[in-house]
Amino acid sequence: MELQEAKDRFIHTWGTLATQWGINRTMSQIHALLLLSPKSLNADEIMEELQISRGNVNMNLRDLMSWGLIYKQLLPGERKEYFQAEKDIWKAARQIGRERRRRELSPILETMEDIKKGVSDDSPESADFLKVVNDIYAVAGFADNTLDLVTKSEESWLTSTFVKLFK
Amino acid sequence: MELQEAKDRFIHTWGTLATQWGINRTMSQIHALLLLSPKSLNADEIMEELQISRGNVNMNLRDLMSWGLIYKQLLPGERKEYFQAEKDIWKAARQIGRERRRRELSPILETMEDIKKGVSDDSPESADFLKVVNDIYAVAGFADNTLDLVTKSEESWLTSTFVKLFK
DNA sequence: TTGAATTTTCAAAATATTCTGAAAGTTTTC
DNA sequence: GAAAACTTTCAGAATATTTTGAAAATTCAA
Repeated sequence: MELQEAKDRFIHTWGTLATQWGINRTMSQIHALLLLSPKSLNADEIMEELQISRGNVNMNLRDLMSWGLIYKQLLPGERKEYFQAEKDIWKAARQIGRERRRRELSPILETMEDIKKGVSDDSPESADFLKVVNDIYAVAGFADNTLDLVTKSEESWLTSTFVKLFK
Repeated sequence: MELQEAKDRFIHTWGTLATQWGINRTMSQIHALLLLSPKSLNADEIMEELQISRGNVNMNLRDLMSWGLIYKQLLPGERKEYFQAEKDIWKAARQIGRERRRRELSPILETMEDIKKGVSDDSPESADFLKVVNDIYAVAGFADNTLDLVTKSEESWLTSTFVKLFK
């Protein structure tokens, strides 16, 4: 297999995997492309490479920046904006963890707290309901703490201490 | 706030949150409904409660079963099938962890292994590419191991030992 | 068996998401 | 300050996903 062929396969597969877990295919493919690119790329190059429109590229680049997975780079003597992926995969993974925590876990915690406030715990039915809400709160809180911990750790610590500790 | 109102809010919110992280709204709502229901429900009751079609109910019930989050119950003297949610939220969460591991992490690990096999590591360009692939493999493997560990632990251990250990 | 009760399937409709491309907006250069 | 270079926006088009509901399949009691 040619290297280019393998890269294309990587980009394509990465996009397909992403859709499986609720992430936009194009966003993943742009991310994969930038991950594999030794130099940073501008919008035109990404359009050309992935055969997609300018609007699509622009939108997904901003999305990727909001996830903290790519950076904008202004090259001296160049008018165009260039983009570069965070190449440290462990760092990128921690970033994804932080964002998912913020986007997925925080809303659950907030909602459960809100709902708890609105229910008076005097009937047995209320108690049953509150038990479910409290349990979900506890599980989400556990996940939140764990993810917080992991995203604050260094790769070296994660791969050595953590894994060994639990072997 | 009436208890019923709070329950409805819970069901509705749970559905909305779910769409935010790539899960079908109706599936989440059925799950929430069953979580809150003291008795198991049949398809007609779910249709009525959530105002959705029979086909939709059937499809999502099967989906929920494939996630191991609900069980089919055959009541003596009843022709209809009844459904019950796993009420132990910690158990349900571990089940979700197991499934996500299988559905999201395993495919990454397999794909990365596959891609590695197809590239000969003799050029510097290949080496760069393989580094990315290997790093992703390592991160996914770490996530896979961690999730495996957590999903095999009991609630009591998770909430006491685990959290304290890392405080 | 038969047929009534129930579940499953699936093509078409409804809805939601993503993508395009041209127009509008912004920045930089001269 | 005009115009060229570039980026952003967004309405409509394309695509993908979800939902419906009626028909087909299955189950079960008699």
